[in-house]
Amino acid sequence: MTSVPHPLPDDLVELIARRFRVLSEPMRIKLLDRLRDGGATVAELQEATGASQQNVSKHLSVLLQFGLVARRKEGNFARYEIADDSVFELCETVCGGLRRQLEEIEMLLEGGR
Amino acid sequence: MTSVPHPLPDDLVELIARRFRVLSEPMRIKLLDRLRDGGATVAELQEATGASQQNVSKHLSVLLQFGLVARRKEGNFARYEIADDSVFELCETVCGGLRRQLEEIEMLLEGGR
DNA sequence: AGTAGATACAACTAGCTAGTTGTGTTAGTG
DNA sequence: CACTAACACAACTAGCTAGTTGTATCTACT
Repeated sequence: MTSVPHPLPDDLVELIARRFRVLSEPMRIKLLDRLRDGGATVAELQEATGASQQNVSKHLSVLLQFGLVARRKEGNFARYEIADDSVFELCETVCGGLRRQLEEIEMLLEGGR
Repeated sequence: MTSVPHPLPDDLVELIARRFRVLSEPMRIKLLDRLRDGGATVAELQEATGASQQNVSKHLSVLLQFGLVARRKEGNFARYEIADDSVFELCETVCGGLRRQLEEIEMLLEGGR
């Protein structure tokens, strides 16, 4: 039971918002989703997302900066992997919320039938 | 155990990112944090956040659009309240991640001493 | 040393959006 | 019926950033 202060101090609000901002980009979600299968090089992530090398690299640097992924140099390659498993929990929770909304809409549709 | 498809289809990736985007704004986090104490009018939320009435109203409309809050008209007032409790779980998880990062840094600092 | 491949860095542009200003709209009140 | 209070809507602006283009760095290999 990790309790969070309330009301949230401004600094923490800022931190939380920043964290969410990092996850608010489809490309970064895709990268993290691919990394779920284990570490990958930039080229592999490029393949998985269909984005340009520069773009992949740029997004990875953001994820790295915020500690969501880790970088390991392997010879000429750079292997990226998930560094913070809580991102999956976050995605699960979001999906749960989406699912509930969907069910609500379905309920309304069926109720009107 | 609500499992999420993998790899995530593009549409779902987009939905998830949008959801995170909604939460990526400090003002909206503040509003939700205030609503944790129960429903509130626009004026009360304005008081709690220090923002302008128009700005509060605008952010509330975003939260409403994405189903995170609900609006109830009460005479001349509009009472907003949390409609999706999963936001708190999200914030808790984020805070947990932040806490872990902080501990890591502390470990490093102590290790160097 | 020279070359090729893998990755990172930097500058630029286009699109999005938070906040403001100004103005409706609706509901109570005398 | 004015008048006021509470809220929402619309237009505008400034700042941020995703993606691209161009280039640099770094490593392995011959």
